[in-house]
Amino acid sequence: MDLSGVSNPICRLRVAVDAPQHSGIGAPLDYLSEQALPPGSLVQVPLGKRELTGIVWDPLPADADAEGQVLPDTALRPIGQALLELPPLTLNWRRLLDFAASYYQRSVGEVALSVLPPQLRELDAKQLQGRLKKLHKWVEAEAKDGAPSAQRPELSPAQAEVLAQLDALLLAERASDATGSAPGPAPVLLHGVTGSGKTEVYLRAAEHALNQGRQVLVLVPEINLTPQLEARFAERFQGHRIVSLHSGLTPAQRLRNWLAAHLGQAELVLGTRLAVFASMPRLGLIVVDEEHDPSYKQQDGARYSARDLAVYRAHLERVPVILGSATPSLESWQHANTGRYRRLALPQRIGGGAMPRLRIYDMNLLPRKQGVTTALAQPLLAALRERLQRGEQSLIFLNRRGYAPVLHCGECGWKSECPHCSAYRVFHKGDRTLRCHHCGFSERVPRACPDCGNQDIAPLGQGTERLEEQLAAALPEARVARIDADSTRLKGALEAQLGAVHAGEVDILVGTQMITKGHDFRRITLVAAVNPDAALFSSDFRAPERLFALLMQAAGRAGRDAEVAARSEMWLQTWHPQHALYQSLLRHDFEAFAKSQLAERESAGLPPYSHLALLRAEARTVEAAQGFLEAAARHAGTLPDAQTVLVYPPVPMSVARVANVERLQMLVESPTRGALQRLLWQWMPELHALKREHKGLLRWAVDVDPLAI
DNA sequence: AGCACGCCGACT
DNA sequence: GTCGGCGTGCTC
Repeated sequence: MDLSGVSNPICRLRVAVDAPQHSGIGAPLDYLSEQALPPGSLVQVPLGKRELTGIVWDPLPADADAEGQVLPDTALRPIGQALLELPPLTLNWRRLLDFAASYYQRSVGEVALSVLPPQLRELDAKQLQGRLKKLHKWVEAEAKDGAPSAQRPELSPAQAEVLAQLDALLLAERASDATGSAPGPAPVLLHGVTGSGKTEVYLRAAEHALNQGRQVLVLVPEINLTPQLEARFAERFQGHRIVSLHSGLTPAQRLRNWLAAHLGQAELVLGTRLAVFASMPRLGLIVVDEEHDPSYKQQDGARYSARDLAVYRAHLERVPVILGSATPSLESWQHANTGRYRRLALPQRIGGGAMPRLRIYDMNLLPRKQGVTTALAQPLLAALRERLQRGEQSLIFLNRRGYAPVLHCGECGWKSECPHCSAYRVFHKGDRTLRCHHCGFSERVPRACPDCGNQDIAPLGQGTERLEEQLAAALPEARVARIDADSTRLKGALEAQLGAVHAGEVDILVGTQMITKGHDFRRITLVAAVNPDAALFSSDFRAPERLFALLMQAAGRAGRDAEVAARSEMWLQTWHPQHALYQSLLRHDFEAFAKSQLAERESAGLPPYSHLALLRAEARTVEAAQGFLEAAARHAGTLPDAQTVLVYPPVPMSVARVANVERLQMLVESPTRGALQRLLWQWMPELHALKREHKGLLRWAVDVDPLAI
């Protein structure tokens, strides 16, 4: 369009709006405007009877063949108010969103609007002005002078080496940048065990970027982990403004922090996966801590991987990205093997502390009584007693909340199935309920078997509640605390419980994987995993990788102080002591584990040696969901990439029915990303059409790079 | 997703 | 005669 034409001051704007993709609106919509607003501006636009906030998107390139029909000007509606006070979102931000939307098969509008602070959408120009004024006041009140940073600890030789290599990488990059065609610095995979000082490397790298007047983005997997990391960064960079960005903030805080980043006033942004989309006009470094963590993958809506998008964003911005982990994802590990990523290692714990000694206890040695009634073997209890006598703390990890996963009638065989899901309801003794962890259905625990009236119904298996009870019985003098999703439901409960542990008011801490992440317990010298075996035989091909990471992370909780490291132990109770995974863990040998896993993946044609997507369908009946998927599969067979991309038959999901909805999925496997993307693109319009034909279908969704299949 | 329009059952 | 059930279809 020609904006210089004075004869017609009306121009066309493409605006991305939050119209869900199944509405058929995939691309930004055209509107009329009397003003040529720059792309990235926020505007109110009418859509049907509604007035929505949209983002002015980039005009289509002139050479784009008119895909879809171009509407005549007369069919277009004028835009509403524009939020001119807000600087436009940058080209690179829009490119990141274009990429994310197309890669994960969603509309740009949906993704772009969903990653803005929700409050920003509600505001009109006037209200926004108010917020900006408030922000400026806040900024002035907390004036940051950019003063020299606080005292820094001396680097270990390994840290110094890693930082030197980072520097070299940046220098090489700058040299090649002169040619103008530089791809940006290679992503760095920082492999270092818990306590090896990865955070100090992040801090130094951040300092480097800050000194150049750039902004730094740090991603963590969980909200719980932001406060302590924020404290660490705040302490180091006292002269710099640091904000967090995650879904736990109040709407007002989230808007304020987002604006601070967008206006360049916040120099450090720390957040969970949604923060990967933070608007940061002077971005100079991205850090992804615990890059292997599954929480980086969004599980609904646009199913993006914040880690992968962080790598893409760094590439767009030509800035370094550091992926840190003690147990890198096999995808990242493989990228490092092929040289796409640069691997840097911190092989030792700081201060010469060793990782805790691993003791594998063979559960087959348990005296055979009437089945296994306790989760705790005698030798483990003895080890706990020893810690108790020395005044040291222990941590017991069991990835199952509640008292027992199933309630069972020995008389007629009744089990506590959920009436709405294909799963058992979990027995929660605390509030005497049977609770379904999938749909939330909860009932008071029956006194007798609901089928045969037998009074003697028994819990089967172990949950954290039961473990807590058994510990209290076996070690009456111990102060036992439990941390899981149930004990931390109330706001502030987690902080309070962690505080009690740190204050030494707890001898034994029982919990789910919640306690294995991040928290730095100085006085723990014993970590035990009492029932990790289930993951060994899971049908999920990533289960071993996750288990290894989880156990390694749990082990890292023990003996972080060098003085106690020597007597720190990690106990593993298993029925399969010879399993290769445990044997690698015994030697703290991630590399051997990764190597064997990669070999298995390669022979099975699984990621990272292939690329996957899932087509999921939900319906009231299996037939409806299956009918849709089968029709979709038939159509996929007619697409040009059908020769290279494999579409497997539909199968029920591992929990096939949730809240009376049947869930099936179909695996799509491709040797290359390109072929997979092409097929998905060509498939999508037909999937929308099929949804209309298959009336019983409730929902369908595509999951690109799914974590579990 | 919203929010219409639209075409059939029990109510003041 | 009308209030309202949720099926179907559209939004630049």
